Amino acid sequence: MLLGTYKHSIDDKGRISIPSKFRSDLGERFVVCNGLDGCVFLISKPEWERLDHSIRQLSFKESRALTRYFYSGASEVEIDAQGRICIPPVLREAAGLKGASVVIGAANRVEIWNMKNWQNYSASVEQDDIIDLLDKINF
Amino acid sequence: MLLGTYKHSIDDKGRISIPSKFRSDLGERFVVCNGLDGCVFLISKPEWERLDHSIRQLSFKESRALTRYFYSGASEVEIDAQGRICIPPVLREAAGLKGASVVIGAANRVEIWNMKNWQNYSASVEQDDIIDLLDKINF
DNA sequence: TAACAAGTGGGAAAAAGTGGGGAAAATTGG
DNA sequence: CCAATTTTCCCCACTTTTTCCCACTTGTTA
Repeated sequence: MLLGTYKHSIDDKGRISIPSKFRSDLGERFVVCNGLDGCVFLISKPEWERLDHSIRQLSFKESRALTRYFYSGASEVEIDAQGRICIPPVLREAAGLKGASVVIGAANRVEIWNMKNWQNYSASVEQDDIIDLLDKINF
Repeated sequence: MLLGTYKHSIDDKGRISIPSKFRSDLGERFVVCNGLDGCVFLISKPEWERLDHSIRQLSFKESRALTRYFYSGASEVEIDAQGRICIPPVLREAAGLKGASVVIGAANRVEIWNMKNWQNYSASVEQDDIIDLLDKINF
């Protein structure tokens, strides 16, 4: 399971280290694509195939937007000898990735955030909403 | 059942001893994650899986915030030969864990508090609220 | 008071993360 | 189609963090 928060940095060449704890789950090669709320997703091959399969269940009408959103930004990447990947320029721009970044595990995917964006997002999530959700699942 | 309060300290490397009484309940490996009210949770594997399962029942819309909150703040840890675990830097920062700390058993989880925070929290809980709740459960 | 268990501190080796140079590949412009 | 520029990739070197030991202290038990 993908867990944890790691503060890493993206260098001028667009490279970022993948936390070593994530490497076994993600595999040697995996997919990087547009995420939600201004982040980038890293998805393992099996998980990507699952997503792909689900999208194909939709009608052409429904799937068009989703297809364009996910596939256009997606790219298969490989971890280099130093444990880093290179995020394609388009995705970097889309998520404002530059310098200080945060890499988080989110169960079935990894998310990369610009540090500032992550802080804003985290701060915007109300503790009360979290408690309500925990209530709902009967923690 | 997890019971009791223990005053332990977190050293400069972020390590803290797990009270020996908790070790059998928590197991060799367990999960440390963001808690509520400014503490850190320690949750046994079975208990974590229960939580994970519940979260997965939620819709994508609902689960997003909770997923990010719990999974991003979580980490699977292992007790070392000295009976200690290492709390990931992000969690330490989030809960202000440094130096004097309190480890408490709370039924299905263990909580680690910064000593000062725990004292403040304890002091802020109204006796009347406790009584109302006991009333409700017909103690 | 010896023996044991629990908790704490610190050194050293290993692993993880970061930065940068230079070769190879791709892109661009004439 | 070729040359110049840019980008990507591969490798090396350095720094920081983590992990694994070992040793000491404290408190409890026999």
